[in-house]
Amino acid sequence: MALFTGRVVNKVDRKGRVSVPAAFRNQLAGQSFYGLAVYPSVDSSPSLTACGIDVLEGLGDRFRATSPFDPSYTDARMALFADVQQLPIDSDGRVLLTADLLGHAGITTHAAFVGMGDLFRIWEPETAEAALRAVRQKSPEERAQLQLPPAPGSAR
Amino acid sequence: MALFTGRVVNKVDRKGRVSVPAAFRNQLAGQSFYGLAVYPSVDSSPSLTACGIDVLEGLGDRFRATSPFDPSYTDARMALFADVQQLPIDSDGRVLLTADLLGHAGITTHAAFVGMGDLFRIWEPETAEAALRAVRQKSPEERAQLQLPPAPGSAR
DNA sequence: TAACATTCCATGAAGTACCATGATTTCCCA
DNA sequence: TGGGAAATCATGGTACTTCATGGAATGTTA
Repeated sequence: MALFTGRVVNKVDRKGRVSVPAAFRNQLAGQSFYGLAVYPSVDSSPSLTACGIDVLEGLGDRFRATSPFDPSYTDARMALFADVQQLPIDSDGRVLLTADLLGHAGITTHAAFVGMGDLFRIWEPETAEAALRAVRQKSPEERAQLQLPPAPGSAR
Repeated sequence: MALFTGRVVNKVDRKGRVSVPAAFRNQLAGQSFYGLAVYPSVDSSPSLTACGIDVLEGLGDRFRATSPFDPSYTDARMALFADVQQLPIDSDGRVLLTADLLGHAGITTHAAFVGMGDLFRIWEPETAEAALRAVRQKSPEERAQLQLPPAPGSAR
């Protein structure tokens, strides 16, 4: 199962192509679709969130259990999947980020890939650093809840 | 489950390679990824904290149960995974410490591996000794509160 | 056929695997 | 229990592969 960690900044060429970091590609190998599922995200600042297709497939399974005619789920279906793009990884390990994805995240010449476990994000590098600084500068009390747990089995 | 104990100082060659102590390697054998999960740490003084991939996988599983669209977990995801590097152990039992990891910990020619149970730390040797001295020199009252054993040589 | 998109190839840099050596340590057997 | 053989460990160097990146060539669409 994919586990994305670390941070890598790669160049975006003038066609919008970026190398997906090799470590990330390895995590995606062997899935039903060799590529990224990407959607625009906004928290403190805009970025792109990406994951392997397996994560989306897992979400799809939840809906499969419901009736396709049940109107109470149609909104959720749209909200979840309408903005997700599937970008294939080419033979050189690159993806082509569309103009609106680049625009949303404010990416121009460089893109920062930031691991987040089963997901990762793609940022404009400066924006990524700012967001990371903000997280790191949380109070010790807040951070304590985010720290690595001391040992498996001692879950709180 | 891994249990890292003891202290070992090994040499760092000019490419940044260090032998992981054999005793530590044995603790890591048989995991899904044969290598270290390393991240920069700061307490009294900077060092690197390392553990087996199983610790990260445990964390990843917790997040997998949550929705990738849920914004309430994005900070935690970043804080936990963005600074972690996965360093494979080569066929000779070495890892390659990146320049920024070495820089963060102030490691130049030698690295001290210090067992901490399910984790261990990698220090610049002098810094490690200083940190250990500081811990040992805590007063008996403080030590009792931390549930530490009595300081060596303090028996009467 | 022009504009665009996609695939293919080339290259320097960086990372990884491989091999060799001396020093310990462990093991085994007399 | 002592000593020698074998295995393991830490460490250095070299060769090879992969990675990131640019550009060229091919294919597609209007």
